[in-house]
Amino acid sequence: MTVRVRFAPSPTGYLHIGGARTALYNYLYSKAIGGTFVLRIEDTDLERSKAEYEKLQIEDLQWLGIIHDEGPDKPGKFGPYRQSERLEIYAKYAQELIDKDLAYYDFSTEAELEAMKAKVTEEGGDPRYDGKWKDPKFNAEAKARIAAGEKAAIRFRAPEKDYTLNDIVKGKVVYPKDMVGDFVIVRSTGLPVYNYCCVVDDMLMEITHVIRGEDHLSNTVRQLMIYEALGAKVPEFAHVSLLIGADRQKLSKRHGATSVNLYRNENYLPEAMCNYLCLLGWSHPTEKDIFDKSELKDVFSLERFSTSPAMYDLEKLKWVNGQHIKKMDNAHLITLIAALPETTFFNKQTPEWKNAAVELLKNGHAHFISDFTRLINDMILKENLEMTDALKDILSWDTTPKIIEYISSQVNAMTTEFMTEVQMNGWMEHVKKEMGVKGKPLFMGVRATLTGQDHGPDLKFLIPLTPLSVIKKRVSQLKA
RNA sequence: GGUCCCAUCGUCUAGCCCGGUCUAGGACAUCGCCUUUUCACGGCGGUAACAGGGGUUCGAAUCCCCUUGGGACUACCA
Repeated sequence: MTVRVRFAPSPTGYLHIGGARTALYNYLYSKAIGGTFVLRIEDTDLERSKAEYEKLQIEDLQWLGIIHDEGPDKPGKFGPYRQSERLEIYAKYAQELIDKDLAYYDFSTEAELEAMKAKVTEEGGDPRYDGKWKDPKFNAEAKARIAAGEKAAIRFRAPEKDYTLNDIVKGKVVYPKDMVGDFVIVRSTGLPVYNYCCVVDDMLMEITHVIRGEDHLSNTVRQLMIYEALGAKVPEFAHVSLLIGADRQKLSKRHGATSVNLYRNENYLPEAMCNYLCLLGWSHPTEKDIFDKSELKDVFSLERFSTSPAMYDLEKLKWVNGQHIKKMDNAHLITLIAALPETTFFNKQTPEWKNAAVELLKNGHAHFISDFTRLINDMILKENLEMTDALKDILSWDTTPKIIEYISSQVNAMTTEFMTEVQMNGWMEHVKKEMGVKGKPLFMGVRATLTGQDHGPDLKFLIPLTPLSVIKKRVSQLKA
């Protein structure tokens, strides 16, 4: 039996971080076990679903490298893969359920339902359907009214018995009888509802493993009932714990940057995103924390999910992204940087310059691709100095004016575009030997003179990357 | 309210299923030291957790129960 998994987003917005994680787990599992990964679009909520979001979500999944084998854009033999295009199928099975008296028509109006709910709640019961149409004696009347063209919702007759789920991550979950009342599977508009289409589709698409968020755990009982009514085989379920924000509540828009799109726009590395997301609720058997999806083929399993929710933490994502930058080869890095905005200076430089700059900055300085341009602008191209307290402090040392005087004359005598590492070292030697300055006053004095800052990468590598014209302007400002 | 789920350092987690090797390991963050004739990078080290209470057992982070706390669900949303 081939394993078939699916990711079934609703196109009601951008791809969410939590959705991306779920999709990733499905993808990884399908790859690890040699199965098929299906993308299904759950767009039965016509009001909120938008075709453009479907497109954007697929783009984001692709960006992350979470590639599906079947989906609306990759037809397979289980299509269509968009629920809005499967309406006849749902209608057919709904009719079957009605014929078997496992479901019934409900003509209640919204106001009636509202009143009933209020009444039941007041009496201390659960707000569940307990109305007139539940009684089988109205079946005939209902059929007649439907035949006459009247609209009605279709409600599923919830069996009054316990259900048990053996969830791969949660273990045995028992749903006591009376947990849910009869629920709607088809709206009066004729559109089917999530808990119902989900089951019909998973059955027809021969899904073997449902890996999804824990927020679906309570709903699963409804789905178990429908599987049973349909006489379908129940797939394996793996309910992964939720992603939460700093307030320990389910991660949502109000927690800030929660759509994948934002990270994509900010040039986060997709492999780093996947790496980090994967670790939120799953652990590598050897506790390895930096890896690519391809390395997971042999080790990814459903047994290593943790059961408690995981907090989404930007700090660690930043670190993971930095680690991926560090291990990425320079050529690739250069391509990524070249695609960034405001890189005219960078793109004009020689291959040697680019390589040296990337090599210098990728180790420890850059956590994000955008850091490269930021660092280049701040450390290499910035002409106008900011008189920070740290800089003022260094300028107040009595050795500093001598250093500025010396370097100023050296710099102004030069006519090349860049200076070399050898020249840089020569100046250091001179200041140290001839002027008798060493240690902190030496390094900080020279750094401040040349860069106007009190920190940064190794001078002997940084300065040969800085245009001499920029250095001249900085030095003249200090001299003045 | 009801039902279900969850509970190890601030955070992500290993260990839990198959009790002893756990004076609880790793990672992020944080702090300190070393190195770098400077800051950073790097290296080394520190602070920091089994929610509480009962049981079972010679022995419990690991098994059971209760309490507390948190979360999810409870729609003609998904």
